[in-house]
Amino acid sequence: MFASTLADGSSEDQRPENLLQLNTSAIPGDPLSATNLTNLFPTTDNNSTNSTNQDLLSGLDENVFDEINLMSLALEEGFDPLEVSQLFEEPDSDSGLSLNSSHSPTSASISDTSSITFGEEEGAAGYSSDSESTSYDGLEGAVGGSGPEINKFCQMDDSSYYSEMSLHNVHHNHTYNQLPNQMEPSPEHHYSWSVKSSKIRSPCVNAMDKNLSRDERRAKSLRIPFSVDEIVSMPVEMFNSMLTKHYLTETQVSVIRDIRRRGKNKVAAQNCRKRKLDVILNLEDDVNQLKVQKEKLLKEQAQCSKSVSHMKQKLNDLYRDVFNRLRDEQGRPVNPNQYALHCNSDGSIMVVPRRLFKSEQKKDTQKDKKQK
DNA sequence: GCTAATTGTCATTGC
DNA sequence: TTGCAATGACAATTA
Repeated sequence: MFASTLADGSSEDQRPENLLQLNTSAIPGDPLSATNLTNLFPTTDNNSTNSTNQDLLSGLDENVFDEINLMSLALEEGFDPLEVSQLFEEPDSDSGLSLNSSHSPTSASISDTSSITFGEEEGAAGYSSDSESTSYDGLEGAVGGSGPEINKFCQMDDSSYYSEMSLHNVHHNHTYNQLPNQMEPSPEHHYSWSVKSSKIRSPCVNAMDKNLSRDERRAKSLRIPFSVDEIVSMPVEMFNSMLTKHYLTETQVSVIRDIRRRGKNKVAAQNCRKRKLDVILNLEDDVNQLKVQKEKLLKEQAQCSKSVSHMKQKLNDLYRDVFNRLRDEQGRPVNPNQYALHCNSDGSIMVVPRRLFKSEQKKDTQKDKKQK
């Protein structure tokens, strides 16, 4: 890690500002003094010094390495002295949103290729969502977010590097996902777009960063040495120990907690919506099943009604047939309006006068009522 | 340009 | 009390 970091940093060896800033942010009393740090950065012919430096570093404690990791990250990803100075000089800033670089004494030195300063990073101080996205979108091209791509892929010289940094800082325009080269240069941006525009390779920078989420850009811009995925998905214990073990500024800790909270909530919201959708789908299934069941029951009911009416019809026919055959003692046909067939419990059938039949029926119903 | 769907975020609540 | 998941509400973005 260290060797590769130092090797990557070799392209940065012509940036006196960077070295100066790193020197100023070295931990007081740390074995890695400003001088040592300066020596850490390889020059073009420092293959031999690399190994020496690694030997030197082998005895350092973890915190020092963490500190250096942040710095090496900065080197690796296009070091911005302004931001690193803020990381170490503004421990009280809230959630990394005090990124207004105009407060940094280094901003003037950085922007000496033009009169533009990082102070034009508008909206960076607040903590509303709007100002947040504004500031980080601005940072996207200005700091770590685009650094490695510039270094590794764009191969620009230092002057264009700084111009690019300045341009991106000036040029956040609140048109999300729009590449700077797709924008029409406005009058107030005339200067920035006229400066060395032929050397600017914004698509190279933005193409790499535009796929990053806001939190990823935040983490990158604050040099947080963990991925958003790691921050969100690591267990609580590991997360807490990570916060305590690593040398992190309050800003970084605050942003890390924000990232974790939002990441967790994002997942929770996704799960919640998935569950809600499942519930809706299940309810729709239930509705469909109940509809099918209802249809089935209605068919069954129709079938039953049909068979009942059929049986009634047969019973009437039978009744009529029986009475047609019945004869009284004088051999006369029995009037079905005056007599009725009564079925006893033992299965025997009697011909009963209807008036008696009705009075018995009344008695029976009265008995039933009393019993109830 | 309008609209519906999707997604991220915040605030709140309950465990 | 604190942390966290669940969820409603809202806004921004996307299709």
